[in-house]
Amino acid sequence: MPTTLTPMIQSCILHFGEMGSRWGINRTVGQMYALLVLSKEPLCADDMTEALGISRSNVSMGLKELMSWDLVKLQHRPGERKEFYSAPGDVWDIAKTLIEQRRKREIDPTLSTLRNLLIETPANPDEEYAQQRMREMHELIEMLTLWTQEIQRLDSAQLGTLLKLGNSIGKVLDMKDRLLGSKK
Amino acid sequence: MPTTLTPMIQSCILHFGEMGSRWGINRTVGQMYALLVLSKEPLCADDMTEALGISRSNVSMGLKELMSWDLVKLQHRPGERKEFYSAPGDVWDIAKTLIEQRRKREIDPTLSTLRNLLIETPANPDEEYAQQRMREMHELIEMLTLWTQEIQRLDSAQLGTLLKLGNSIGKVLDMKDRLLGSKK
DNA sequence: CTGTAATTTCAGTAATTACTGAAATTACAG
DNA sequence: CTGTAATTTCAGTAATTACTGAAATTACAG
Repeated sequence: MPTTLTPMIQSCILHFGEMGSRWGINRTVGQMYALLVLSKEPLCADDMTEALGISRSNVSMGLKELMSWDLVKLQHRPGERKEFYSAPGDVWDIAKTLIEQRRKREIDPTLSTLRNLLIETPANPDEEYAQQRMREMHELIEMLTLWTQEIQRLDSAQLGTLLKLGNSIGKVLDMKDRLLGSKK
Repeated sequence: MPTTLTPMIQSCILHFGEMGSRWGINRTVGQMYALLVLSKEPLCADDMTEALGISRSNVSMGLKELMSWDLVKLQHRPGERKEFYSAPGDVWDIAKTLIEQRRKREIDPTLSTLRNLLIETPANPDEEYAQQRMREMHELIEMLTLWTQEIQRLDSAQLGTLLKLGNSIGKVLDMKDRLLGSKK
């Protein structure tokens, strides 16, 4: 945990800060997380304050947010009040958590909203058409979600095997197509 | 294109506006797109101004943004200056465009940033560790991207077949595992 | 239980982003 | 080519979000 970050680490942190701000996450939270991911040792709030040049209270709020996303682990050291934070050691675990949390916060409410609107009886042709669109969206989202859930089941070792396999995923899909040939 | 939207359509538009604002998209752009998706007929800018109760200039900027994402089609009517806009008729096309665009805007720059940082020679153990993390991230992101690209190749009919198939995707993955048995 | 080192909260402010209305530009019917 | 109906641009302002520093709270070493 260097007082001043090296340019290399700095650039990476800045990039993820920038990226974070394009998502719902604000810049400093993105930076904080990048910092944690890139650090071998757990960091305390003051380390982050110093490394990123932001206020202590901002770090506290950011940490709270990261905790609510379940993206950081909290560690205590015996005989010290201070709390230390770290990111999971496996990037695939991080990604799985991110996917999972976004599903909970964005996909699930959307599906539920759509379902509620689909129950209603259309009052006119416009509503009928709109409902049809909603039905298609609902179906698609549900399917894609299901898909990612399957992938999330894999552990990083299995994922690694698939990676080595390269893009023959296409072949597997083809194979599946052949299995379902009759349908086509 | 009703002057006043029905409650059902209204709720859906509001929901997607809200969701949009959690992503990079601002609320009104999200609403505009929901409105377009739910309308059978193409709409002109004034229709949207009226339906959403926002200023004409705001609609113009939103439309510009949606065009830059390649999410809307522009239509002219013979003998009229006015321009009409519509969303693709197939929700899977919409999703594919979204995925594609996000990849271009977020994933590709991230991969390139990571690659650049990975070229550098680590100056100390901290950098060495950080680079290792970056390498893992790069690998993971690249793989997931590849995966989604494979899926994007499918047309909506093929996707439909998979949908009917339910979650036996797991089975296919298992099957693949067996095919690669030796690796394990 | 007490003192203190740490964290959290929160009101105030800074920074950013969204939106509007007026002016400028564009596109085309005639 | 001209007039006008449309779109776009843009400076100004409103609304939102991010951040800070001081005060309050919490947790624990002693």
